[in-house]
Amino acid sequence: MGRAPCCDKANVKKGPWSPEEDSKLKDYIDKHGTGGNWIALPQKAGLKRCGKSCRLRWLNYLRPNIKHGEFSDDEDRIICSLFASIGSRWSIIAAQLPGRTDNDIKNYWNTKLKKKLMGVVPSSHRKPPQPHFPSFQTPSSASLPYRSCNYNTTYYTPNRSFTGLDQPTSSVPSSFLNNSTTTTTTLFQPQESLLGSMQPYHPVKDHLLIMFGGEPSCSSSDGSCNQISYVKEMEYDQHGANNASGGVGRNEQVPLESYFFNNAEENQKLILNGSSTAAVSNGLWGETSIDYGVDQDIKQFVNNHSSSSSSSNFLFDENKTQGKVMYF
DNA sequence: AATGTATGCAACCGCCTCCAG
DNA sequence: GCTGGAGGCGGTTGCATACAT
Repeated sequence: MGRAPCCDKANVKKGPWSPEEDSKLKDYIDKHGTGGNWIALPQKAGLKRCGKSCRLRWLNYLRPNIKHGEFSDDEDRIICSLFASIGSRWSIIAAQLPGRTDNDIKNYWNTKLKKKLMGVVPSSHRKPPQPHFPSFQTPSSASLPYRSCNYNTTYYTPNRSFTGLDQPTSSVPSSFLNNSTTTTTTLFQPQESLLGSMQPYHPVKDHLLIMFGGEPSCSSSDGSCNQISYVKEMEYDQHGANNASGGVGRNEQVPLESYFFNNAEENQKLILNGSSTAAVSNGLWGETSIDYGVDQDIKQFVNNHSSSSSSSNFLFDENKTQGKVMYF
């Protein structure tokens, strides 16, 4: 039994929105709000559109404070870092980028950032995973031909290694913490151990918990951002993280792996539990992927570190029930 | 100038989750 | 506990434009 359509598709206009439609929708919402019922809204607003279409139009285009145009370097970094951490949870990523919508970010990733990353991964990388990723190299040693994700600032501590044993300090990109316009720096909690932490997940109760969300910086397409909340105890010492960064200046190249040094989360995502299999097979890091593109490279990168993992302190809600990401 | 190809973006589709009844 | 409607989300498509030949 299929479910009933959300609207009468025969009497619903599709395709690009006209200025008149935009105006109608905006005027109506300005006066009455969404009323909490998108399905009924188009009729009330005098629009021959599906409620979902109205919602999308409003959230992605008409909503106030929507930012269009070029993504900044900071935004690039945030997107890349979050993608490495949580995958294609665009709404969550959008929540960290004020004014950006999940659709925007998704498009930006698919059309630009992904290609940048592919550019940064030379063909020589497209081979079976190396048994060992080198420690982060100084920028001068990075011979990558492409400055992926606008590596204007560092995401790593020069002395960092993937063992995660040599640096007690944060793996939080210091520049991100310093430069990001978001107010959610606690998002990136120190995850030093994550870099090497690959172990079947088991609950850790006596560690701090953090969940994304609840920030006014929300820009997810639903505009609600109520999926996320923060645990205050995990107050992050930005200054400490900053100092720990060791200072790789802007405009210096950083290897791909450094960009994704937070990727242990994804790593864990793959092994947390049985349901993670779905995530693996859903195409994001598909094992059978023919396209040895950046996803595969990222995946390889993740896999490369699985063997040296020692502990897990990141829990991802793979069921996508609340878009929650939890650190332990 | 005409045609083909690549790119970017808005919008749609369909599945999933939530929640009220 | 079950059911169905609505909202939310990620993947995909289609079109307009830019660029190359």
